[in-house]
Amino acid sequence: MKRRNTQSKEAVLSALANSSKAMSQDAIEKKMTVNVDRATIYRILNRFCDDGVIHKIIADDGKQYFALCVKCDDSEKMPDNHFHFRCINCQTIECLPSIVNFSLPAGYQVDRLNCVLVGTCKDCA
Amino acid sequence: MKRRNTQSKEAVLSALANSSKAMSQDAIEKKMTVNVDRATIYRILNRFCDDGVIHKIIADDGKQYFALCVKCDDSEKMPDNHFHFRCINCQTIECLPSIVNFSLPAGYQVDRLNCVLVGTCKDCA
DNA sequence: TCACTATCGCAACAAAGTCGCATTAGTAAG
DNA sequence: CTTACTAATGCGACTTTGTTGCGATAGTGA
Repeated sequence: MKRRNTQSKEAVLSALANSSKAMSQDAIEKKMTVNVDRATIYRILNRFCDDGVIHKIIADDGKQYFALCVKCDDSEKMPDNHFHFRCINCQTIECLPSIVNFSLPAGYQVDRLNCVLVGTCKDCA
Repeated sequence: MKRRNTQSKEAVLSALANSSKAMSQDAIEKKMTVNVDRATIYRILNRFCDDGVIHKIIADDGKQYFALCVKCDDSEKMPDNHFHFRCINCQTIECLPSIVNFSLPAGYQVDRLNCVLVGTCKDCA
C-alpha cells in the first residue's frame, strides 16, 4: 500500500524535525499546531517506524519516545545502536553519539537494543 | 517504619530467588503458590526495590521486570550497571555479566541506567 | 471529475501500575 | 497470654499509555 501525504503526517514529521530530541506522543501532540487525534498520531508514528524514518525508544518510565535520528540512515547491521539519554528534568530523550558496546555470553543472539542512560542533561545541569 | 515478615513477602522473595532471571509481576504471581493480590505484589516489589533487595528493569516491552541480582551488593557508585537481556522467546530477562561502558558528552550527569539487549537467549537458540 | 482506498476521528478496549480505605495480622510491650 | 499499635493486605476504583474496529474523510492517479 502506498503512503499518502497528509497534513497530519507532515505536522508530526515537522514536530519531530524541529526538535533535536526524541519525544513522546503527548509531547508531539502539544507541539503540533493542528489538532490531530491521539490514535492517529500513534498510527503515523508507527508507520514512520515501519518505514525507517524514525525510531522508537522505550525509556525507563515505560513510555515510548520517537526520534528522527540522523544515525538511522547509516545503519549497518544494527539499527539504533547508540545510547539514549533521558533527562529527568526536561523529560526529553536524546540520542547520544556513543555506540553501545557489549560482550555477550555464548549462545545469545541480539536482534536489537534499547539502552537508556538517565540523569540530567547539559541544558538542565 | 519497620518491615514485617509476612507470608506474601516471603512468597514473592522465594519466587524471585528460585528464578535465575528477572520476572514481571504477572510471572511472579503465576509462580507463587499462595494467592496474593496484584496490588500487594507490586507493593512488595517496590518495597524490595527501596530496600535494595531487588532491582527493577524496564524492558523494551514497556513492562517492569524485577530481579534479585547478585551484583546488587557490590554496587560501588552505580547500582545495576550491567546489561540485561530480554529473550523474545521465553519472555524473561536476565542480568548479563557485562558492565555497561559509555562515554558522555560534557555537562551530562548520569544517575542510573537501563540497558536491555533484545534477542534470543542461549536456552532458546 | 471519479473511483479507489489510505488515512482519520471517535469510541471502546486492554494492559500495567497506582492509590484510598477499611480490614487483617505481625510485633513488641505489659 | 493479652493488648495496642500500625505495617501490610485485599478490594475496587482509577490513571496512563497504547491499540483496534468502524464508518467517514480525503489524497491520488486515471
